[in-house]
Amino acid sequence: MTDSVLTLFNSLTRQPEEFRPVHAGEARVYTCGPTVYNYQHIGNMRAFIFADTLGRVLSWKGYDLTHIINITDVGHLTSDADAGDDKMEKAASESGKSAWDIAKYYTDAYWRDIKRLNIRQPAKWSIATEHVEQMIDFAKSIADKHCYELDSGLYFDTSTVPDYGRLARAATDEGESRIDPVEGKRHATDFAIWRKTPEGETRQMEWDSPWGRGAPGWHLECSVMSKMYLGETFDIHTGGIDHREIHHPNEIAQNQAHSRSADTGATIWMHNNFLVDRGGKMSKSAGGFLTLQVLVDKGVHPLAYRLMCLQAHYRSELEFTFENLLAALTRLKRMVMSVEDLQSADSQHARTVSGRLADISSPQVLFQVDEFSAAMCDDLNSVRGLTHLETVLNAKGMKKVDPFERLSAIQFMDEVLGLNLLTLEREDMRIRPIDADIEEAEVERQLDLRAEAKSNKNFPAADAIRDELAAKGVEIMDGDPLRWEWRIDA
RNA sequence: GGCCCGAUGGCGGAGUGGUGACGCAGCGGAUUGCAAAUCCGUGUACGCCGGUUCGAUUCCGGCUCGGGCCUCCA
Repeated sequence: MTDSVLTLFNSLTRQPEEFRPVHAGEARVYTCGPTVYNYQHIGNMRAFIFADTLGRVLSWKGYDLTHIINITDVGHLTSDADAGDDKMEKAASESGKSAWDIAKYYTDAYWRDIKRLNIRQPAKWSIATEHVEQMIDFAKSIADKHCYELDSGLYFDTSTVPDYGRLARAATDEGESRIDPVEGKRHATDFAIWRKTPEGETRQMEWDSPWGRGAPGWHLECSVMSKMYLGETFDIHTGGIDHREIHHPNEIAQNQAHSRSADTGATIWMHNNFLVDRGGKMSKSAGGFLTLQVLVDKGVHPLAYRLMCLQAHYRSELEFTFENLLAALTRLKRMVMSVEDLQSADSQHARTVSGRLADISSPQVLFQVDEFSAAMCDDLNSVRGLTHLETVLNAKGMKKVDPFERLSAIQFMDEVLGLNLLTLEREDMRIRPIDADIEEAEVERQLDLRAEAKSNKNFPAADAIRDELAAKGVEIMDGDPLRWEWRIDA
């Protein structure tokens, strides 16, 4: 098959660019991770599904992947430009728990969601509070030439690096700001490297530094940890599109100061677009957001959400509605059923599906795999990729092809999509609302009674049972291997 | 106020200078005691006004509407 060239959209140039690793055969990727003062919402999770897809494509293309995702457990502020409460401290004081406990609790919740979405583990989860010493060292190395001290902390002078804001394309020192600037800042775009704990206060998370007791500025951690684990210049830095405007330009400025060059730190900067609903983007700080757990409680399998994300390009906004989530669930269910059909058709051969292309000889299957590869290599176009997967799964012309070959191709493609198509079962796709008002065992018992009535041709009795179950939200499906399903009220 | 992005059928969402993917829903058929589920088949769309072009949904300009960033945010 043709080996498609991997092309990725670089936010720096706003152009698709061929991926050329800094170190031959390797791919080093840094992803801006979660802030753990609250649950991650499903919009946050979209970013990690995107980063995971990127990582999977890189591995799949044969690169030795080193993926780092950070956990921000310090340094995020609740308000004001560069002063005010830290979100961790605020969450702690509101809950009565320690800031450290809060961070652990929400980190664990995040990791649970990561697992449920079949997001692969990175090489390392780098935790901000475990790297404060290195952050101070980094700050020291750039303080003389690029920073100045104010009462509230150490600030980075953005005029000291070349081309500040190139990534954002919108760096403005002028313009009307909606907030009051920090007193004494030289430029509106200057940002805190180190935030001093205000006189007379004590924080749970604070450290000594040459600039007084306090905490690192948020931007510092990513520069420090990415360099520490991936090197001065690495391949790809990912994050949400909001980071393109502030966080990443600041990170780049720090990197340039540190490396004393115009090098931004990463060759390619990639940004996923937002998950939105009718009102606009989901926002953690604005409150009222959906978590993966809410979807699971409704009864929807988490991988349906993954598929929903894969059905849109990562650079497009994606509209969230339950209708669309359910559409993805139905699509996933049908894919799983098709795979099960293929598996039972192939069972007589008892061969282990390898996912290796060497096991595929059918030109039409190879053609679809080729097209799939081309789509994924075209800036991770999973939307088109899915159509080729589905062709192998369902197309009429595929009927004559050896099921083993089709399954091998499906596994090959699923390595990248991460939908677990070969291991999921029809039963996993059953809707399981947490608030169902009838026990599953009771449903099964009623179904047995109904089956008996049906065999006696007592259709009125059978229909009565069906109506009773329907009233409790249970839909009977005689022709489905599952026999019945919960209905969902979205 | 400054900067940026988007507008595709009922919903979501790819893509393209010239036969308008795909998924879900809908509709028709098969199946079923009847349904549902499943399988097969299938109709419908490129915001508005100009321009460039043999030809624009695709390129350019204007307009309208929607969204994002400028403060933490995936």
